Amino acid sequence: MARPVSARSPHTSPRRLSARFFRRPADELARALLGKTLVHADRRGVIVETEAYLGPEDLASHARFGATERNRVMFGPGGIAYVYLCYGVHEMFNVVSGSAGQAGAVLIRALALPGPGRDPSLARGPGKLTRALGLSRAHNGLDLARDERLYLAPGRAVPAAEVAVGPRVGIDYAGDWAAAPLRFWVADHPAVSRPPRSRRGRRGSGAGPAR
DNA sequence: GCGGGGATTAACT
DNA sequence: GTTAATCCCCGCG
Repeated sequence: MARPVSARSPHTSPRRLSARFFRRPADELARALLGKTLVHADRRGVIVETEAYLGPEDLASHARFGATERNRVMFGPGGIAYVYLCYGVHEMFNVVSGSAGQAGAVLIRALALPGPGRDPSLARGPGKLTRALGLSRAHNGLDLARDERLYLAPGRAVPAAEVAVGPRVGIDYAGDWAAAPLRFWVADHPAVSRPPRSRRGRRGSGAGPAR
């Protein structure tokens, strides 16, 4: 049965992001996902750091190989989960961007977990947040606009002044693409990933964590 | 088939 | 700063 409809317009507060939200290029989607809530069953966290991975032209993107068994969901419509294993150890969670035929995805790199006194390090880093939310390759290919357990919910809007931009992490092999400004994060947020021992490093004029 | 290496992390020296 | 852990993708022959 239908749940009770709120007294106000049911359209002012959608429970989840719908398919059309994801139909934009990866760099735009990476920016737009900041502040949104990633939900898996009873666990959730607010996205505070993302990276955009573009199509075959992006030498850091899995799409650079063309469509393969592993990355094929990147070539499909936006809003699909792309989850893969990295270094044989860590599951990496991505949101596919764009329309079918336009390869791209957004890597979720850090979440702010709810609850006062929650250790911010638990979801700081792409490998750690999948563990915190219980995500794995079993979720690869799920439709985030329709799945009952895994989806994205609207959160607070992040003002443009609070969004920092910089190069992506861990892709030094990618030539000129290594310097592309495709990493986005909430400036000064404690859950944003950074090297374990460089927390004393100077943050050049709020440009963000040194890396 | 084989071999190199990776969108990372934690635990070393 | 350096390195192990640990799996499997991808290119090549």
